[in-house]
Amino acid sequence: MLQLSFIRENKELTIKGLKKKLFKNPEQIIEDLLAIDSKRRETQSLLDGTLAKANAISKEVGNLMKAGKKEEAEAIKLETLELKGKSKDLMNSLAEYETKMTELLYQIPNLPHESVPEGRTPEDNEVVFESERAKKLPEMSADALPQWELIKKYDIIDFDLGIKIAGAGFPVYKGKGARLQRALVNFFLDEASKAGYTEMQPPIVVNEASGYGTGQLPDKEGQMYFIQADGLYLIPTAEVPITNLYRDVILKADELPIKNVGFTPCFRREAGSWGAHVRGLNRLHQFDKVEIVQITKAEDSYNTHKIMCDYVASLLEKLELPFRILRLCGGDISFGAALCYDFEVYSAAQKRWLEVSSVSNFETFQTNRLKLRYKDESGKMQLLHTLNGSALALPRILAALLENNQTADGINLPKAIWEYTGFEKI
RNA sequence: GGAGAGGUGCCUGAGUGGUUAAAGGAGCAGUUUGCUAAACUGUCACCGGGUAACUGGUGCAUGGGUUCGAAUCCCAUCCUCUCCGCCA
Repeated sequence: MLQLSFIRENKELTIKGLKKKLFKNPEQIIEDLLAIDSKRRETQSLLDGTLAKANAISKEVGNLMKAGKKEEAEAIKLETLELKGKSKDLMNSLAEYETKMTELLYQIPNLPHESVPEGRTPEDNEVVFESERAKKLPEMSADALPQWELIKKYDIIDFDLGIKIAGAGFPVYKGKGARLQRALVNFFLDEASKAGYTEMQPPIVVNEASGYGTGQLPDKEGQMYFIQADGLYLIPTAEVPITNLYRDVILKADELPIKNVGFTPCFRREAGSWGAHVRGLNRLHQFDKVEIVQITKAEDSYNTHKIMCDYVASLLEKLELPFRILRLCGGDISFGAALCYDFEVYSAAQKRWLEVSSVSNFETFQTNRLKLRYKDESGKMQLLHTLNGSALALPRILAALLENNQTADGINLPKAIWEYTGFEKI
């Protein structure tokens, strides 16, 4: 969430940013917030004074008791009665103000970076890069099959079996399909290691505090699977556990930047977002993803964002997939991100661009909730910046590989993963 | 799941109702020094007030309670460890 002190000092800037993010009526919420904030601070001062008095009396009582002056002690005990009542009232209203402020702060999204374009829908996103392969898109013959036909033809993924044992959106990968998926995961992890990321295998369930830490809660409550009996959420992305490893942590400057990579299955209820156009691998309730996460000093984060984007691009080049990079507009960018670049690969038979990665800079939005900080050179506590990106999400990569590389006698896999698959063709 | 022990700052760790988050260590900063080391000094976090020096408050797993006063006593919850049971 945004820092209260920032909002206090940059009211107009905040409102302007919220407008870009299409936040409804930002003036109102900021006014409310600041009004409560000033009441809160006033109350805090009153409470502090009252408690200071009470503390002084307690001390005095202690001294008198020690000195054996019981009557005098009893006499001043009475003075505390009024103070007690007063401080209790003040504490209650203080708690009330704090609850209200937190509620409001949780509703406010991150402010967009200045480079984020104005816009409302995905059409307003800005194409900032097209790969060489994207500039001359592959032409498929008229009988080219979309991924959902190819997986049947080669019997590598079975949706009906998944429906039988779990439900729609939980596919079963079979044979070469399973092997290809595992190969891609290993390929992505190895590449990340080479790029200096430390591999992490986190739990794939998290507690409520972690959900709040990275911003899935309370914003996206209904999108996560929830295990009632234990109060745990199935993770929608490895970002959640891996970033939360650093909740309530004060890092040392020489530990930065933190670079972690993790492979996990990801679970998304996708409540309300299923439509007729969503077929096969395009949208699933469970899918595999390799995620890279970085934690940097504030002044480094935008450079890091670029480096992470270049890294993701390098993966797509190695997989020989045509791709483009979009800078998401204010209306399309996610709640917590200040800047987000989406990577889309072209899936030639569907003739569609499929999102396979988002690389985002959250600035201090997550670290403020996480209380993830470091001490700078002058000894001051500073919030760090968090970034993450998919590198990569598996199903749509699979879809594009299948579609783009289909031939009359099989699907030719890119050279980069042969050593991982053990076969060159499906 | 059963029984027991425990949860204090970056770490170790004292503290069973009365100034204080003891004391030691690490790290960092400053002083001293030709350099390094050593020594000395400072240094927990959060919320307020103040231009600032400084200052008030809060925090001993979490939430309540008792008391003039709680790390300390009471209740509930969470977590960790040991043994037993179960188990990949």
